[in-house]
Amino acid sequence: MMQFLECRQGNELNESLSGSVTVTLKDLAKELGVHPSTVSRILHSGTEGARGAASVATAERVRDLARKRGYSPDPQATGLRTGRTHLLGVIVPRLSDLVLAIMYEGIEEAAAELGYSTFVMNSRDNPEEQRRKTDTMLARRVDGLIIGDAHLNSGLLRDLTVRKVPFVLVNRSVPGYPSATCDDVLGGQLVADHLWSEGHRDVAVIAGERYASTAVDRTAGFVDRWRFLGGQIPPEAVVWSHFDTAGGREATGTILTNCTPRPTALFAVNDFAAIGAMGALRSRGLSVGHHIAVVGFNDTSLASELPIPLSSVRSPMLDIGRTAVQLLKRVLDGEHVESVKLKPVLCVRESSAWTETLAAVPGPSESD
Amino acid sequence: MMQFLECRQGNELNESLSGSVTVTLKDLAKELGVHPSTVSRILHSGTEGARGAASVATAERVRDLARKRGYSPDPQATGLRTGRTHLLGVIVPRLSDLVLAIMYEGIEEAAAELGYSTFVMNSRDNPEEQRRKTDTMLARRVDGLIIGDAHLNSGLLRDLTVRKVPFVLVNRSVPGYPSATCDDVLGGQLVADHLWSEGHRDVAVIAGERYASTAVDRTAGFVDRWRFLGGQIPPEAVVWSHFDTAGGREATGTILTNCTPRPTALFAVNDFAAIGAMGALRSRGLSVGHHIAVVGFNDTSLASELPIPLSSVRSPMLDIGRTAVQLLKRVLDGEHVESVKLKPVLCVRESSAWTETLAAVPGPSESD
DNA sequence: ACCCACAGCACAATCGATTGGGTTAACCTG
DNA sequence: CAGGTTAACCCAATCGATTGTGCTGTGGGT
Repeated sequence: MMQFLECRQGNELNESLSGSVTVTLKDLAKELGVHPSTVSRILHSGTEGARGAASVATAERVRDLARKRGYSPDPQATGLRTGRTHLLGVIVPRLSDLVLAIMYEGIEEAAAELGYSTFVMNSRDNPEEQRRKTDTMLARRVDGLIIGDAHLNSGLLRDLTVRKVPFVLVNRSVPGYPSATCDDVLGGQLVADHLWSEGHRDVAVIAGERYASTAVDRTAGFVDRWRFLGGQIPPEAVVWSHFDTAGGREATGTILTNCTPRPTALFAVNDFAAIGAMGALRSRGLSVGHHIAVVGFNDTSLASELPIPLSSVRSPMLDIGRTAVQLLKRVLDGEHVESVKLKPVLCVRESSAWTETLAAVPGPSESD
Repeated sequence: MMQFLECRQGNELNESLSGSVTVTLKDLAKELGVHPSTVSRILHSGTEGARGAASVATAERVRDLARKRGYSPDPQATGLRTGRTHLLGVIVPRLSDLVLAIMYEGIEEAAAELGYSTFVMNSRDNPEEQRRKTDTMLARRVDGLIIGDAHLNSGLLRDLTVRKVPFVLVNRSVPGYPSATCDDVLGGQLVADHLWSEGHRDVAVIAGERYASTAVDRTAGFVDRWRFLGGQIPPEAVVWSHFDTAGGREATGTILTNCTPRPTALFAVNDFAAIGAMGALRSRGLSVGHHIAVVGFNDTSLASELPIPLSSVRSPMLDIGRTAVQLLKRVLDGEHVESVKLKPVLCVRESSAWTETLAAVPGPSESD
């Protein structure tokens, strides 16, 4: 009877106060009449048994009370003692870039599954900010970094290596460092094969930023494959640009001015640049999918939803993010890891299909 | 001479080891022959003076060495002692939603300026996940929460209040809780005024999710204003939907089926739904901007870049994020705060301008 | 000359969890 | 039954920073 009453009291306390009062190891220990270290050991060893630390009965009592009181260990304290924070830092050019946002979703998911939490910061692809944000994350004592904005010629990665900071790259690769990326060279090849087989012979590339491996590799994959197929690409048909719509618009203008004969197909290494290109073409009276083909890259959710659906190379962005976390985990465990390149798939739509309209591939959802 | 040599040594050590060896307060204290507590007090009181804690000379020596050694306090230790982590939790439906991604950029910036770091998690608008993610953040001992996915009828907010968790809402509001949002009612009114003055009399609304204040308020603002202007909106002309392109497509189908006479204008409470609507209209042979006007909401970067540029209500997403942080800061300081509604602006483009084409308003940039 | 105030520090407890090393008593073994 | 083993715990140091309190010497006031 008394037991029952006590039990109810305990529950009510729990209901009304949980969260506002944080319960510590010591609290549990005191209530059970054991030492905090005992509680710690019990709560630590997996459920499998008290492994010499405590009797089964005690372990049971401890675990029950911990559950009832809603105990959750203080990460600050744990981190202080163990030296590991279970925090990962993620640096991206900008989260408002759909591509990185989705990779980050994958990162966050996979990290949570491993018991890690993640910080994200935007570097805007600015080297100074990259350093600053990196320092901020290290000041937070993250266990490791996932870098999504690596520049091909940056000294930052070397510095991090010297400082023995565990990190992996995601999205963009840099030779000599572990990364999880799309197989961008293959992606470029897929586009070359597609356009060649559609009968195009005069093409141009909106190549993106020179410092990004995504841009360089996709362009190289395309150009090399094109030449392998017997095609020609004059220097003026490869235009480096920004990744956004404005960049695509501008590059398209340059191409239309400099290339003769006018290309019958454009490959933009990024969907947004492709959208900008479509706008530029339209405003010059060229009908995309009729006068000129356009292919983008990443197959972001918009590609399939545009009035003229955009052909695009679909890259497994979510998996790339997840893979990056798994790589980093292994680095943290002291393993040596190799880079991973995930396979892309070409989605052909009206913007580059002369004859037939393929079923639109649906994109992800929004939620405002 | 000796001093010079020692100095050089110190610098070299600093250069080669900084980061890989973490320097603590005790290290600094030992090297200077003072007590750690003294170092702490000096490094704490703003540069203005050692306020009774140490002599100006000592303060100078301490600060110099701290800089030279690259000292940065361990947040785990500080957090443990002070009980405050300088961590903020941010919960959004999904970061791959451009709207939330940009708000989060504002949040991150403003938080960093105040010395806070932020976690983000995606709840996918799923109540169960909302609770889980909230608990995860609290287990991390965040100082406060910024909630971007609040549901109008959710009990979660009440629970958080009971548990005395400091939080503010962003993006969506719920009566009784402090929030930073766009003035969505006003946004809806702007659209009503615009379409009315363009001569439309038969309109329909793609209203979004019932649980989101953004959807409810924008719809209410539009409908109320429309009626105030003398217009009529039959029940079947307001269709609740998902926020994504598929939702917009589906809702458009419903509208075209059920509404007679066929509306000459559609207001979608979200750009993505508007894009879906445009697709649905096009596939039925209706020309947007000619046969039927479409207006979206948020003015995401795509609106201005679409082949038929989309009229949209521009909401100050970055500022909304920044405002949320400032609100939360004040809540953390124990102040009582009121909700803030930021003013939106209507951007009229071809999709709803019968006569003239306005200059396209450029959108933000991408960086892949 | 005496006392007080105050500048300038040092000491030690504390936050919550972890962990290497005891300690006790029961139990087993030869 | 002595000696050893082991199960089941307890103790105390430790991680790095913060903070209330205590101590010492010097200078000024009367």
